[in-house]
Amino acid sequence: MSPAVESGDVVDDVRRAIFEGDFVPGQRLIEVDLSTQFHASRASVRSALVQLAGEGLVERIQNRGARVRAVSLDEAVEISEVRMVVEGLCAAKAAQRASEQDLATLRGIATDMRAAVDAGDVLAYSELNRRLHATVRSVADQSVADAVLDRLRGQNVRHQYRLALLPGRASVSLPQHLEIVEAICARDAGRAEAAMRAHLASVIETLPQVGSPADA
Amino acid sequence: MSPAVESGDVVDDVRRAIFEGDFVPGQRLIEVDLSTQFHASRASVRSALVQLAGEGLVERIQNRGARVRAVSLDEAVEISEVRMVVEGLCAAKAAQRASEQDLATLRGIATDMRAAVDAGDVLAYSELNRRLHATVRSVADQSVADAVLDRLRGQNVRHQYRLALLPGRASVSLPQHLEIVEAICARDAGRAEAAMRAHLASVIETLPQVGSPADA
DNA sequence: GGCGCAAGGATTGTCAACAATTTCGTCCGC
DNA sequence: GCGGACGAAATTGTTGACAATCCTTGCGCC
Repeated sequence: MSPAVESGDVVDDVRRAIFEGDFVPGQRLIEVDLSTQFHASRASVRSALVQLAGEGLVERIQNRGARVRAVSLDEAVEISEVRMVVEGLCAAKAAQRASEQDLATLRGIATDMRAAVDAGDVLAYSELNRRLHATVRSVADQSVADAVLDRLRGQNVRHQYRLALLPGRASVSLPQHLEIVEAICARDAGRAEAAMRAHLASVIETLPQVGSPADA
Repeated sequence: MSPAVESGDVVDDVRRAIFEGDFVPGQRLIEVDLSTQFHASRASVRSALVQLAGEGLVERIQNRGARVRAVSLDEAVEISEVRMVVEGLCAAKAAQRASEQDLATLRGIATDMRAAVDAGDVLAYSELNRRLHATVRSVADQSVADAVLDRLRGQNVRHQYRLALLPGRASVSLPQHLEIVEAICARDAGRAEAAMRAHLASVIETLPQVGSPADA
């Protein structure tokens, strides 16, 4: 028999289950069910649900239990608007703080992005997109902004995911990504922030096209 | 004897105690002590601590308990930088969405601010400052940005508070506040965002002068 | 047939006791 | 006098049971 699992793992398990779609928005999360599913005590599950509610991933109502929170399209737009300004801040800081090594990494991602678009490899481009944003945040070295972005990304991971699959999306965002890299390499903070904001503004404009994740 | 207190109240009680300085940064928060102090069960306290850890107000270490989190000056600066861009977003949205009624409220606050500075009433000015920022956020009607700002404000409430007491601070920030109101009343989103950012940039510059709250 | 209503099941909230871990003081050997 | 091992106290983590609440189902009544 496996020993008792400490609560920290349960949070990760449930969070991953939500991310991977094992738990769909609106689905009830019943404490005893989760405790058997993840081999944890009910107290651990309970603590995990409180924590996930704080992250905005689940919704808890007094005496009625928890369910996976569904984010509406309107809310996804608001989330992306906040992301826009905060990632803009990160881009500006990155332009100020990047080492030569960092710039080389960014240029490498830019090159690979071009290649992925040429090859029509949507999946590779999507991964590079993730890496570019992650690298900018890492270079910016803003722990608070980073934490805020993590929280926000968790909430509309579903919307994000569907966006990358839109046909022709890559050819629109590629020049925006290249401009971000170029601005940072030029160490122009203002231009880097503007480029990042322009890119995410474009993402926001595209969001309604992908529709609400409910009607898949 | 008062009946058992539900956990929701404990969160508020502890949060308020931290805000009001009853619990100082670094202070250990022992579960049984809190449960007697707030007439709650240990489970409620425990749940409250998990929640507050999610809000970034307390720090919890495995098997070592919880303590009030101390935010360094560097972190306070980072928090304010994020606040700068997010409140900038709110100011821009407010400029787009404000009703005539909203504009009247803002102009009223501006008038009162001038009067408070003339009268040298620091406390009244501080309260008006709070009201101005709250009104802008309310008019912007951005629930996500609002939640982010609430979280951030909770973490450096101590730094904020000390700032208002700096002599001569009001005369510096008054024109900035007036410019924010003017820009919103002109329905100029770009100018409103720039004004809000300039104001908070000024706050950030001033932060080091107030020093770390530890050495009071 | 529709509607109020009570009983039952399902689920969450609370509590007290127990186990595990850390911390602190003490004592022994050097 | 000092460092390390031992042990007790303090504190957190976990468990199981019980109480409170909500939802469903079936019944009687209009």
